[in-house]
Amino acid sequence: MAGSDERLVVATTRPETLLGDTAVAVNPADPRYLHLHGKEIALPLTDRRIPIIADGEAASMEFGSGAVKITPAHDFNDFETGRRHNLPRIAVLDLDAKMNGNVPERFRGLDRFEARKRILAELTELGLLVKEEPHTFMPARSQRTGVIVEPLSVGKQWYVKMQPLAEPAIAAVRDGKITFVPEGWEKTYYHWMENIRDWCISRQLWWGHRIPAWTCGDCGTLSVAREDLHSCPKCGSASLRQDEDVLDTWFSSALWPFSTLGWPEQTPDLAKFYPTTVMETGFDIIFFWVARMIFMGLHFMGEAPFSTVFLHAMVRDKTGQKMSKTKGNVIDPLHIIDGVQLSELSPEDQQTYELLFRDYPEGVAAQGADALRFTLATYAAAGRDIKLDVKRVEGYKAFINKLWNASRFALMNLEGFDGRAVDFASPGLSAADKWIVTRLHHAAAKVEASLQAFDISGAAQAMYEFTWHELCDWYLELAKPVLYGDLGDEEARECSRAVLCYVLDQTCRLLHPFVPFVTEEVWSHLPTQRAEGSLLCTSAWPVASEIPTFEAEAAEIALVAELITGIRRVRGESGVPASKLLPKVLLLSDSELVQRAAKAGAVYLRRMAKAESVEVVASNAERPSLAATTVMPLCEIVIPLEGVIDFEAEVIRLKKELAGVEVDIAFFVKKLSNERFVANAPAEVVETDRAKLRDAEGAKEKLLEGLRRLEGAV
RNA sequence: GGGCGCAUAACUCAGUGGGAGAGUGCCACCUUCACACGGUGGAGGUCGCAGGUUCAAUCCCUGCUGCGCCCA
Repeated sequence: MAGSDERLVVATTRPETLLGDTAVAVNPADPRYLHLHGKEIALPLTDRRIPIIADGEAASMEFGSGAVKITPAHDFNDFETGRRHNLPRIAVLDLDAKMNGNVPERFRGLDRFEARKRILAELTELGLLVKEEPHTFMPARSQRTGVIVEPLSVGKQWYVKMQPLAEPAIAAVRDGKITFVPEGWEKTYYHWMENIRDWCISRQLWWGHRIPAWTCGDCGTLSVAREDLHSCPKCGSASLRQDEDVLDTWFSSALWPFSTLGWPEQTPDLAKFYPTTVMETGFDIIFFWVARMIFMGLHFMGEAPFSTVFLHAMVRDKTGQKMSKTKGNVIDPLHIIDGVQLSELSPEDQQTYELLFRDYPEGVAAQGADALRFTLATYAAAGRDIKLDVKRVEGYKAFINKLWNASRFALMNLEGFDGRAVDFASPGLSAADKWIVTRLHHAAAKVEASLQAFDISGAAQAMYEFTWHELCDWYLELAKPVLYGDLGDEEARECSRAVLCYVLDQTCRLLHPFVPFVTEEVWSHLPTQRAEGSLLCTSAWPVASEIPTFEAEAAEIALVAELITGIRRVRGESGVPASKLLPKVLLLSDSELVQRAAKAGAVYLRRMAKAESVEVVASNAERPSLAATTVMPLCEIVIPLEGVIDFEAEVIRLKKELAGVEVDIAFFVKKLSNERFVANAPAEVVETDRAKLRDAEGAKEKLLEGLRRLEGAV
């Protein structure tokens, strides 16, 4: 202390900045230092005296000694503290990070780290060093060189005053003129806009749009102008020097929505394309770009540049870091598309690729552009992080392959087809034809609704489901008997060919945004009637409402599919060889739909369930004693054993099915015996559960009956 | 230090206030004339932990734990 022997202890990680200290701060509530407020202290190694200030933000009572040195010229927090207390800023470092002329002679010109050693040595000599201890902290480092960055006052910088610009920009989102998808990002936007600081637009780069400010070499006047200045507006001198700084990249980027359209000229493009509708980008640049486009657009155009901000998910590296060219952790999409051997990669890239390729010690096979694109489309709904997994790309590669092979099959069967449009009123259309068209309608509707809601993933998944599990798994199989001439006449065959062509055409269109290459190729071979040289990518997008539905026939085929699956399950679990033909299958049911389905589906059941004949009998009809049984919602499937089914396996299977039904019964009994549930839940929920309980109980009876007969017969 | 988000099947991820889903992987069978990058059938989750709201919670609320991102 000046004029006494009392000493004040402070801690620092940068001793060399001591020479630029202009105060020591203590917490105003700290009882240890109450008596020092406003006093001065001698700064060691200099002849300066600096004040002791009370500042609750700068000094924490719990941290260190409770006293902290303040270096406003070389620390961001200290800079603020200095402003609060009107402290002088003494810069002690020059642009080479060497000690400058503001420090005692003997330190001048020393590198900052050399100065640090010398200062510690001198403090030790003077007996002023209390102790040294390790302390972990994260100094700012240059992204490119890794050098520790020192905060410096480098001179004049230009700022944009943000408050007047931010307010309308906040209002535009608050009032719903701009919507964020997903909505949650609005919070991020508000948080930044509401705590906005003035925007430093000066950048010390070698290229860019130079700040339009000129200093007069004669009178020293600083002038800012729209047009380049050639003489000083004040004294007329031609000795002008333009500011060397250039504008922040984001400054020009913020003007992009209108500057690209000819602004400030009132061009036809500007009139037509400003504002636009959707801005799609990554959530990492909400501040940098999106927010700035919004306030610039509002300011210069008087209107927000877009109405929706769609923020997509982002692929990260294995440590969760954003990929960037500077960091060198970017995964090259071509390495997934064309494949890559691990040995081709540098050690650094092998690190980056570790997560991506963890299941591939050697490298990855070519996945194809369509597979990668489809994967990214399905990966995450929106706005989340993606840890890309090649296993998943492989899954979608199989899908592309499936689509390709299904298309080959279709094209083979469309040879000689005249390309006529489907006549949806034709009596030649089969139930299966009508079913797939109906399913196509629903798929298209799902795609439509998903894309409307910016649910890219939902749209892609809907098409995956339709293409593989409806078109390939069922329709192509159902169409075979007709295409091969085993079912129906020539007219029916032509109808099915028209439907096949139509459905594949529509499927290609709907998949095209996600699978551009393969669909374009397939589509080019489709025998549809169209203009010479037309491309799928410029063809009309399907409209769901223009695809007709046939719900009655669709229900029939849906039931046929359920019956086939039911019979297959029994076969599979009862050890019936896949090649074995079941002589007869009984369907016990009083449902008229079952009657129709059995009739329409006889050929399908034979072909796809390997059931020679299918007969519908009354639900209470006499059953063969040796039979396998399974219970479906509308009917009971009974398969006479007669040496075709493994008896013991069937008993085990029946017991398993029974156990499942009993779990169901217990669940609903418990739920329905809760009076408060019955009293408070919506009536339709209660009724649905009652119906489910009745069904389960009915199924249990039938299964028990089957089991009794089976066991009684032996 | 401030803010935001995520925890669901072995892995990567969807999803909803009313009995848990997909892909991959796994098991069994099938080389059937589009496809073995295939077909058929199957197994596998107390939806991070602890409270609360509700007739009912994986879903809503609070706390905790773990992980991540952004800003300073």
